[in-house]
Amino acid sequence: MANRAKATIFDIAREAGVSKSTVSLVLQGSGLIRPETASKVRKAIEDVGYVYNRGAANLRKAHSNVIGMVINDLTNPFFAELAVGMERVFQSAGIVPFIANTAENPVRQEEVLKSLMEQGVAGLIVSPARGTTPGAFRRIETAGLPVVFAMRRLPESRIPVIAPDNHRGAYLATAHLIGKGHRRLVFFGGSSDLVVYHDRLGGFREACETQGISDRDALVVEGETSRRGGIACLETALAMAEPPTAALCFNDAVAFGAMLALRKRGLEPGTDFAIVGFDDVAEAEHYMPALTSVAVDSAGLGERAAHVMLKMIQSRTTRAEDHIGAVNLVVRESCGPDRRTRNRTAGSGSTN
Amino acid sequence: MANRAKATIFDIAREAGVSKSTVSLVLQGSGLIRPETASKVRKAIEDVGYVYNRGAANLRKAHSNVIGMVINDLTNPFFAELAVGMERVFQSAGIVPFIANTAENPVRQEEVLKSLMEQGVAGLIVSPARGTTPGAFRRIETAGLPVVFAMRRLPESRIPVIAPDNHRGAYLATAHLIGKGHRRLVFFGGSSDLVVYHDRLGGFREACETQGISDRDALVVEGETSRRGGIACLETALAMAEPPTAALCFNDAVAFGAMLALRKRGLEPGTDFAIVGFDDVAEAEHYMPALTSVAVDSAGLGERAAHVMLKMIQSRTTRAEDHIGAVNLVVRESCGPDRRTRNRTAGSGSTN
DNA sequence: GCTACTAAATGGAACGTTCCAATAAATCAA
DNA sequence: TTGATTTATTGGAACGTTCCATTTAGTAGC
Repeated sequence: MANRAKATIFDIAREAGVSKSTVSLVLQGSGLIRPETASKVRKAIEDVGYVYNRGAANLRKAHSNVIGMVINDLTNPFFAELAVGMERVFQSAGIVPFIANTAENPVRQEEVLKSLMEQGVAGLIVSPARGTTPGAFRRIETAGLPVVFAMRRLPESRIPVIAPDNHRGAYLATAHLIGKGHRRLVFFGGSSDLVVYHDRLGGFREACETQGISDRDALVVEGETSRRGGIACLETALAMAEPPTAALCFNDAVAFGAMLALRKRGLEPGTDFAIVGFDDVAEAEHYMPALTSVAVDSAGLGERAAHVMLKMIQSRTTRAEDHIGAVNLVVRESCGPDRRTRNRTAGSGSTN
Repeated sequence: MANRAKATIFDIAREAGVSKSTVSLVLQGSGLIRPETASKVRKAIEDVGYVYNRGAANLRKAHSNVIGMVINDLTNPFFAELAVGMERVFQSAGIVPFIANTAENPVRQEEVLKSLMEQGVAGLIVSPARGTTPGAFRRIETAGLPVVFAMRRLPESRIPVIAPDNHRGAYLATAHLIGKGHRRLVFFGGSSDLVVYHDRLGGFREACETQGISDRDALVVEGETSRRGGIACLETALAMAEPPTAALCFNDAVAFGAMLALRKRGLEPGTDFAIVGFDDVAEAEHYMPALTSVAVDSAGLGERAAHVMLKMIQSRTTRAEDHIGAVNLVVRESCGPDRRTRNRTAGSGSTN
């Protein structure tokens, strides 16, 4: 019946009339203990209101069964999904992952990583904050702790990465727009401090290049990766002397913003201006019009990252293969009908 | 230069030519150490690649500086906001909170709580999973660990609660609908295993009662608290012999679903059927039509919960006052114009 | 030169567990 | 019976820190 001071295995031992070692073995589920003894001990555990002290145990065991997940933005459902995917895997492996949010702040990230290490985690899955400095993980690497990057990678790092095929996704989406007859395209949102940005922009550019869109017709408008950023991007684009007719957006939030801004100007997304998003968050399907977007299966990537981590821990290595997840373009309504059948002169040689 | 085996304060001591006790004092920022000695030690700490072992320290200190946040559904931005609000406060208090997700699963919750306790957290902020059994927190209570419930409470529990004024929010929203001229109303979504459901439904009923809507005209359709649930609720309601003309939804997700279903039937949310949501998630503002909703400031409630927890830890008590957060109705477009001026006979005595 | 005091640094015990080597009890082979 | 083997249990040392009681060195007062 729960004393003031917390109970230890010694209290259990006294209660059950055995030694502390026996209690320890029971706690670890060892088969060496006689079943009757074990159940006697288990009863005592209940009676004294014992809670296991993992910190003390780790002092000897060196193997800690807790894994840290460091997420750059938990309020973005895209990353929340990632976390949930990982959790699913860890749960069935009997591990409780602790999630920490960095709010896209490298300083905060530093604190969080430090704290997680001090806590003695067995491994770390990280979606690094924007602007993470190259050296941020050096200390962790030299400590020999397994780390996996999810969704994002760092420019020069040797840490394994689990991420979607951003290049290919952007390529597919852009090709789709070009196939619809668009001849002047724009890439909306993001900024170059993010590796993902370069990947997606690269796919956009390659598609333009291989499908005969000149560099001058492959525009780029940087901006915040949020609804607000999308609104701003669209304003900028439409203010151009020769505005584009279609946009590939850095992510769905930007796409929603762009569609909102279109509506505000009396333009209909899809028919007047084509929009493709990236990530395919749950909301995309339910929007009006439903958003065409590149699906990346973030929960699936989370599961994959968790599996890789488990494997690394098990084989006590700090290296693993990168894994680039498949993407696919989910075509909905936000790119409207085929432009070529609708307006034969559109997009080429307009003098306006 | 980081050895294979992890460095301890003894290694630092040897490196710096002092005793382990001196190192310990430096780590704790004690003023007893001569500044030159301290900096010598700090250099050694860098050199050996030391990482503090909080588990070992807690063995003596008993004061752990980590706080657990247990969230029922991280993919719901409403709860993610709550977590982020708490984090903001803890961060400035030099505490790193660990977030764990229960995915609305009481069994998972049990595991998560156990693990957090074993880790030796200083306190717990919990948004309990649906269907949490009354005894789920008994063990934690008897351990004397401070716990705060956020957003949700348990039927008979003595644990302090930080939650929005659900009753009042529902009352305000319902009164708004009645003020618009609606005479046959419905409450959409949720189910009675949730205390919040009773609170919100209670507000709905009280408003109907005090504003002259008979019980027979205050309908209830239970359902999932998701978009899908909202769609189902609307179908059910419109299939009634005498369908309602306005709905208060359990949360915004249900409201979005209901609006979707209206559109699918060729009805316009706002003009043909009024919808009010609850929670006022970010999306509500951007929907078409923009959703009228009860704003509850979940980030603010998170901050409040964190403050209460900090206070409890500081004063080493396990009791605190409940805190009911103010709510306010954000009127947007989903309830349309005033019905009375538009259609004088609506809602009363229609024989259809 | 002595005591009294302050400031700085230190050694040892303790925290709650695990793991190894050792013991005790039970069974078996001869 | 004796010794060997197996099964069940146990004591002690170790893990990396903190904290208390001491020690050591330095300064001041007389």
